[in-house]
Amino acid sequence: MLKAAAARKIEEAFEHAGVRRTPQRFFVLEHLLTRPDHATVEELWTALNKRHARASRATVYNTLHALVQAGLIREFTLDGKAARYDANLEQHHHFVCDRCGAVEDVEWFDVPAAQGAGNVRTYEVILRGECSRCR
Amino acid sequence: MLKAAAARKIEEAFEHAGVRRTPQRFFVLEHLLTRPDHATVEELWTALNKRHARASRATVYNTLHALVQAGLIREFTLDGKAARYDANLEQHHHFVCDRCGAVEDVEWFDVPAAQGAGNVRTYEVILRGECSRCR
DNA sequence: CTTAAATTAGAAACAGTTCTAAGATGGCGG
DNA sequence: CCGCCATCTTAGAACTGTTTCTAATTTAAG
Repeated sequence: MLKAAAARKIEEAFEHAGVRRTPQRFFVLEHLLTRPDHATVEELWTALNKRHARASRATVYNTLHALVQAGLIREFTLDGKAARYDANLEQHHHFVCDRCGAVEDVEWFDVPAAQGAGNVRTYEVILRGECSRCR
Repeated sequence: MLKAAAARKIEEAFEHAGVRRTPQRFFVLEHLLTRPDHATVEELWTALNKRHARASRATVYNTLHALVQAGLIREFTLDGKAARYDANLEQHHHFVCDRCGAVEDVEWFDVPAAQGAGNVRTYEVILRGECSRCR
């Protein structure tokens, strides 16, 4: 996809969701859409400051909350303490690296055994091992 | 199982693991063994204080670390921030209640699709829905 | 232009966990 | 049964990392 086209998509997403478009918000959403690394606030803030020197943490939090409310991204927590954000809205599982803690998406597959167990609304498989980079 | 017999089991576990037996440690392990509620430190501390008025949080932490090291319990974190402790050492999955946050064990079942995906060492299914109590 | 809404820096709140120094105690050897 | 001493417990302060708040300033968009 051309870069300009991707940018257009992001703008449309903002417009459609009724969220005001600011450079900071654009950057955050773009980062989440182009990198599947499930960034934490800390990571996004650091990345943002490489371009936008002097961004406030509060802005990152505000932006993420706005994007979650608009349904453009999802928040989740895994093991640790810091919330992580995911722009992949498709159903999927997660792979967590034992060594570096990186989180990768794993394409969805059904787990028939999971459905049977009572009042299950959703489920997810957490896979653990060493990621390709750490090996 | 008779209560006395259960108590004997716990004492044997301490002895075998070379962990000194104290009333606080006994209580914590007993609590984890008899209730499958995956208590947090906060919960254990509250429960402990109902009997042992004036127990220190540090003791709960020390005890849990000692029990983990001895291999008598396992630590894990789910969503939130606080660590949870589990005396069920068998492999199993977890069911989390959307409403009250309770965590229940779910008997193990294999997920063949999970094994295939790369360098997976372990995996676990997290099921979500409403627990029987909340319905 | 106007104005409601967003951004900023930094302080403050918050939760979970660890640390400290003083006092208590389990379990062994005698 | 007794005393010793390494180990454990205690209370509360301190620490760590995450998130929210504040009040002043800037900015997007009609």
